[in-house]
Amino acid sequence: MKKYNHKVIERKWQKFWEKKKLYRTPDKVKGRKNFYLLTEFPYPSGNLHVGHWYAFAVPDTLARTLRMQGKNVLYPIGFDAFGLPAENAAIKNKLDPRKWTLGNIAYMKNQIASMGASFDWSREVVTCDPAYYRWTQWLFLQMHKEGLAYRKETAVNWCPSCKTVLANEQVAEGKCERCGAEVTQREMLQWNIKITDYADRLIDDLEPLDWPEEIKESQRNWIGRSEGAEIDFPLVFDEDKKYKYVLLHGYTGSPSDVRLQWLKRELEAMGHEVVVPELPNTDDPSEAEQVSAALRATDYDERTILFGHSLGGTVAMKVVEKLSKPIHRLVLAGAVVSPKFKDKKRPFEKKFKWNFDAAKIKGNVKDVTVLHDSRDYAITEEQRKQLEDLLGVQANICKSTEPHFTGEREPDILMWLRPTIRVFTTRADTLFGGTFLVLAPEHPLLRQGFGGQAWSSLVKNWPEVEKYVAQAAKKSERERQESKEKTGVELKGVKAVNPTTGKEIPIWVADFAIATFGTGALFGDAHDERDVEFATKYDIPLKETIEPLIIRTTGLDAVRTGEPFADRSSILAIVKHWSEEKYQAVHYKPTDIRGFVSGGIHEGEDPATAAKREIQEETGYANATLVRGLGGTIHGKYYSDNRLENTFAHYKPLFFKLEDDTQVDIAPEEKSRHEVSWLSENEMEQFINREEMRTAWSRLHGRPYTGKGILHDSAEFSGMTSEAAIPLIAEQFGRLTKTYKLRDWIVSRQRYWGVPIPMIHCADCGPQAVREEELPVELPKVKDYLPDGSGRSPLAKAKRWVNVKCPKCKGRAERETDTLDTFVDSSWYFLRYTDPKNRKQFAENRKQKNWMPVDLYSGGAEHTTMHLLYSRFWQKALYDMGLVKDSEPYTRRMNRSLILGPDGQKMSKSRGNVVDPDEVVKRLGADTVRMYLAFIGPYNEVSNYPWNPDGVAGVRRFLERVWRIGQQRVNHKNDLSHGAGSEQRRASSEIEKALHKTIKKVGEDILAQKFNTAIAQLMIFINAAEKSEAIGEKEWGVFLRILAPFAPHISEELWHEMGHKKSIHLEKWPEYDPKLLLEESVRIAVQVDGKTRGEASVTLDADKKTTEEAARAAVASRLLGREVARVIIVPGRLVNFVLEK
RNA sequence: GGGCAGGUGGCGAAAUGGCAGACGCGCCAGGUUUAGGACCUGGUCUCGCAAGAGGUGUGGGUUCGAGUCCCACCCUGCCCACCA
Repeated sequence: MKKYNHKVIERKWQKFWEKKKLYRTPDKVKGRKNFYLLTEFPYPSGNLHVGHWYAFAVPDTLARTLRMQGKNVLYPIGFDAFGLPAENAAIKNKLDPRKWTLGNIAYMKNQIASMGASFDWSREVVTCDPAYYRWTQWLFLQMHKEGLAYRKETAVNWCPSCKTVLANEQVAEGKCERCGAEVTQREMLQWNIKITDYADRLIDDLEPLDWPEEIKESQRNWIGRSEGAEIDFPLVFDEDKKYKYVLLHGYTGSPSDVRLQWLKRELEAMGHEVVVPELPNTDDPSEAEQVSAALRATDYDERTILFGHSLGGTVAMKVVEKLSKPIHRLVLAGAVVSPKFKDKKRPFEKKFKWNFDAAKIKGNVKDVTVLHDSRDYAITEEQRKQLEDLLGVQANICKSTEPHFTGEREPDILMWLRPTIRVFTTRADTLFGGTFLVLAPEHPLLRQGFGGQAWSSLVKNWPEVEKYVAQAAKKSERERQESKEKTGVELKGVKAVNPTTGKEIPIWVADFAIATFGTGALFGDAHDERDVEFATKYDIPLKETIEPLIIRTTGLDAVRTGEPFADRSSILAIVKHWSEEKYQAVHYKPTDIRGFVSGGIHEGEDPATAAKREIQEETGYANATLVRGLGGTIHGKYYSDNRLENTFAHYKPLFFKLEDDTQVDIAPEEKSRHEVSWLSENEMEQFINREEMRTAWSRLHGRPYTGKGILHDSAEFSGMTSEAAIPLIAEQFGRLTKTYKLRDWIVSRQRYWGVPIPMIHCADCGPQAVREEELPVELPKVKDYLPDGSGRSPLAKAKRWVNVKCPKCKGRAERETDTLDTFVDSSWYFLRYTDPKNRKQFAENRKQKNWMPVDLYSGGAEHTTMHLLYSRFWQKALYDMGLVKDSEPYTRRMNRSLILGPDGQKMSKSRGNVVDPDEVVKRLGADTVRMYLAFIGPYNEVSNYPWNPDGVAGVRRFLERVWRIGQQRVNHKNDLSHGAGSEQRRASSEIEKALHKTIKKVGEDILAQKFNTAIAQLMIFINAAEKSEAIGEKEWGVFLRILAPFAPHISEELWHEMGHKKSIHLEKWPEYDPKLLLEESVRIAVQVDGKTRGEASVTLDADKKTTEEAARAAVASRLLGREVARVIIVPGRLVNFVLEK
């Protein structure tokens, strides 16, 4: 008998498949539907580990099955070849990172080939290949064109000793991984991608996707949308400043415009003077007329703040040009500097001169503020830049109510006109209780000052504040998180006004406020733990405005919807032991309430009396004295099992102490319902199982209530629920907004080994895109890969490469030396697989359509947020540009589990528990390793499986048994040809049945990606086959075909030994005969009172009566002398006899 | 602290609300082999000689019947973390 020699077999068939080009995937095959199965492409780290096998070989089983089932399956692979490890290796070993990477790729390709995976290598994609990254650059330029790529000062990790930028993974505990120096934060101009513009769509479009809910949820969490409100708190200074505001309307506008009137009212309410001049011929304006009208309207002096909206902004600038003495401030919103509008032409184009005297304007005004909305339908980004360049300021990007600042209220304008602090809150319902403001140390207002006036002149303790801000800046983010102790400093000499109460409240700077979240400022109140902690430490007054409201929605006492509520005044009494540090725990058994004594207040009774009475009624203790009340009312809605109605209870929480252990007898029904015990504080925490009890307990310990509830002391909103009040308060005192944790995507990397960002910097023209016909901008060769200490990437060393002509003015310019984050490379690779060789486009639309969107994307859980989110964003941006046809790239996404070392720990070289797949493959074969990985547990669960060396051997054993059956068959056939009879071997009906059951289960399980149970079924079949006399020719062929996707080599070998000439992998998936799955008789379980007490055998078509008879016989002794109350019959499954109680 | 996932033999696990532990590993006993990290047969949740009884993190509930559904709690893992 031939031995199962996996080495020979596997090499032989891998060559055969290669020669026959078995896995070339055509774009279309007649009669076959396309299926795009994607697995994340690997980083070419050097060699393959078990994780790669798990990622590639297991889905390969699915790919093969789908092909046999008639699908045209694209299962591609490539390499995510740019990245830090290559650069590190290059620096360490003085190698060319390109050579290092390409060498690794070549080596790993051989290793992957040893899996026998059905990858179509003709579609291989390598991200460091100029033919690929040319299109990465091209796509980046499209983003830039759309205004989605922009430069911004962004903090990076900086090692002062290595003089280089560090990636997050190069920073270990705040220190440089290489030299151990303290890492600091340094601001650098970096390219960002505006992923935040897509935040809402990235959340909302998740909804219809067929993804596991937990993956969707973690994306939502990552984006972190908070729906809340922005509230403006006006500032008042000890030295009161009053200004004269001049507001200029725009084209077709007038002084009676609602927003101007609103601005006027708001400013006048603060005591300022406001002038709104009428600019003549509003529908057909001319410069001369309008400017002189504005100049005539009032005097301009150092206390004037001039505001211009749209064309009014143009007029304002011309006005400032003509002034003889400087004014205080100029504020422009959606101002016009050139008549090149986004949407259409305007008639005033020729009636204005579009040149401005920048020097005059700058000389005549201390401070200029430019407001811009990137959604503006008229004003382009180009116009904005022109204005910025002209006035030498950076525009403030706003989200106006209407894109061109034409809403009835434009709070952004107001905020910049008068001193206010804008605060973000998700709890507008607590606004009446806002008793202080907190600014993040990095809050822009602290840097800018207000109205050109430095804070130092407004804030009395400014040096102290500056010191605190400087200290906070020094602390790394990590350090700040470590010290939970809150710190802060008050801004003296300035107060904020709570817009609801008109009360002046203090302003603090504290680093528990995060600059990048919301507006970087918050109001503190009594219903937030952090706020309370801070206020307590610094003696800031607090005011509670929310009374807890707890609604029972589950359980026996859940509120019955649609039924009315009966109001009820009650008490909650926390009772302390007379001598020990223990509290009285009451378990109310009928509804399993664990907490304290509670009960209704009788007519005319005061709460304390009622509580004492209830304590005695429920627990018998007679000598309780009131220590203190525990604050205001706690409301609860629940269903009362006593009174059989919905109850709206208003509890008065009280704290009692027992004087002694005097007890009276209590009514027996009370005793049976209440179980009383004495528990310590810690035990109590665990004992309580109702929110209202927990709330009272928290009050006892001075902990704030942070949930929602019913408002009080909140003017007309008192009595409302939080949910009802939030939108109303937000609208009245601010506006509803959303904010996100997601920040824009910083794509600049100060690295050599990446895609060069195709931009050119010109001192005169600013950043310019490289012309598309000049792509790719190839990575230049450099002598070594160390950074030059300038903070720029090693690319800066390639002087001849860096120095180029400006594409616009042809003057001297320099190339961008940063490279792109590798997440950019991997954000579109799946599109390239559809058209990998295209030299004219990143992927032709027609080719994309063959495959996109991806039918199933399998990958690691570590990419759930970043890669998945970036590539979804990328796809959406391309979709908006009309470059792809789908707004979502992946129809389904699955996260696979993780393979651990044999010791159950994550595999790592330092632990010495790394399993070398090459070694195992050499010893046991690729088929064994593939199958073992598929068998180890469910593939798509977020769990970890330790690699079990004995387990692998077990799978090998299984394949040996398959092999043996195959060999016995060959031998037997030979015997037959020599012998007398040539009778066909026929399978017994038993084995035939087992086979058809196996076809069904294996097919279904593979599609559900339950590879482990599919293999279990194959094993069950082989167990049965070994015991059976014979397995027929046909049946053996069927078995090999359903084994083929798991173990492609051995099944190919055995298939050919049967005499077949074509590959088994081109065969059809066998069909099962449903008739063969039916059993003639079934064994059913027989239960008595729900407990299995026996079993019976009945024919499949047995009627209920026959079934019951058979079952009765099986448990006859147990039914003897008992009355059967009910019989439950589940045909084909069980019979349950329920006995009379 | 928050979010999510999960908790079933010695281990990986299986189980449309219907006979808990399929399949594999390990282990035990026997057989076979010159030998083997090979193979074959049987056994293997717990208590019990047995008949039988109990058993899916803990406690409660719904149900004729719960590993599965509901509630509270405990524990573990992953991700995020002073997010207003």
